[in-house]
Amino acid sequence: MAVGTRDRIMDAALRLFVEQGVAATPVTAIEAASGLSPGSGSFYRHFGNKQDLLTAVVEREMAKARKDPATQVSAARPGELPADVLARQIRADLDFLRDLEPLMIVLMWERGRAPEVAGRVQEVMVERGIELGVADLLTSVPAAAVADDPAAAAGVMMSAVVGYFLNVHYFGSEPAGVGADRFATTLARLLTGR
Amino acid sequence: MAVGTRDRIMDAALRLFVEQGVAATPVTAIEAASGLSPGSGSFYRHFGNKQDLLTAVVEREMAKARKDPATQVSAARPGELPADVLARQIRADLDFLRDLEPLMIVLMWERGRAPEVAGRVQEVMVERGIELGVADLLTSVPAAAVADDPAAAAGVMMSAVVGYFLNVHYFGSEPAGVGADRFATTLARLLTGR
DNA sequence: GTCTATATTGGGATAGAC
DNA sequence: GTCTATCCCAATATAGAC
Repeated sequence: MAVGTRDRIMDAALRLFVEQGVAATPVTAIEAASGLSPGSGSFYRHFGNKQDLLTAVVEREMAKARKDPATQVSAARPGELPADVLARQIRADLDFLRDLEPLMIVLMWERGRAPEVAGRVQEVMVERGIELGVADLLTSVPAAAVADDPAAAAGVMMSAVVGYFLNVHYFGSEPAGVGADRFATTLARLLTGR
Repeated sequence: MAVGTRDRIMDAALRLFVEQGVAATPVTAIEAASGLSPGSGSFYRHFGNKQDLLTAVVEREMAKARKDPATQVSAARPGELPADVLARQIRADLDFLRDLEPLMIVLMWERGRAPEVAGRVQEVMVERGIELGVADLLTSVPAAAVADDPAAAAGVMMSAVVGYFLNVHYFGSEPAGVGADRFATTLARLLTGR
């Protein structure tokens, strides 16, 4: 990884973009963080401009996150409780979000100026949210509130997962000191009515 | 409202900051949007620099949100079900977040460069979350998952509310098409085990 | 493929007339 | 308190030597 200068530039740029935003990160700073001489145009031997770099970084990060086996949910074991299956699901979703974390932060910053790219990420998220979490939720859960309005329960679950993730990122600490495992277990129990 | 030039500058600046971020908003653009001549330094008759303006805007918006009676929860009516009280609580929290929406967006963008200001907003949020939502939750809810780990349940509730709000903001639509009332009702029912 | 050097633009900020 | 005019610097991007 990060063998060539092009990759080093992408690594350094993503880090800087996350820390201070794209607009506030000058090309000179990217050069310096990539081991190039700041102010030299050496950056431009690798990318046409900062926008091209952003596009390339987005492509690379999304490809990485989709391939990562750690964010795939393993199949339910026979006899496993619905609450436990759901808790594993939720932890996998949090892992998936953590994989995409730098990208999400950058795109939330840049959504106004790169709407088509933000749209693609949204598709990946929604696709995953719908296909995995919601499908499991609708089939295996007997709780009254879920049965009455499964779509709303799915919305609550997705909101809670995304909200937990963003709480941790933006405030730098877990909400009410609750770690990922406790969060996943409690949310799963609430959804399954146990 | 917005009688003097100073107020018009703050209104215009907040709008532009939300749309494109602080770093990407030149003072020239703020002048233009405030009815001043762009490029003239007239802005500097009212604020020392852009950072001073940001600070003033944050102060003003936080003072407004704290005073707004629409975001205060009315007392529980006698005989009202815990789930209904909690649902009203959740709707009030969403109103509170919507009141603070522009400020939150700007501060999430700027958190790296204005950490002390972001810290103050966090305090207000946490204070409100703890004092209102969590206190009610702990006292009035008999659900097993809540009784077993009240702090985790409170974390789930806060995460869900914040996540719902941010989903709506960033993706421009309600998660799974679920509106605020349905969301609040479902989350309250899940938490109260009804 | 990186360097030094530089042209050029855009935005931050000030001076002084009105 | 707003204007015109201007200074200054930071950032984008290019040219050409090595």
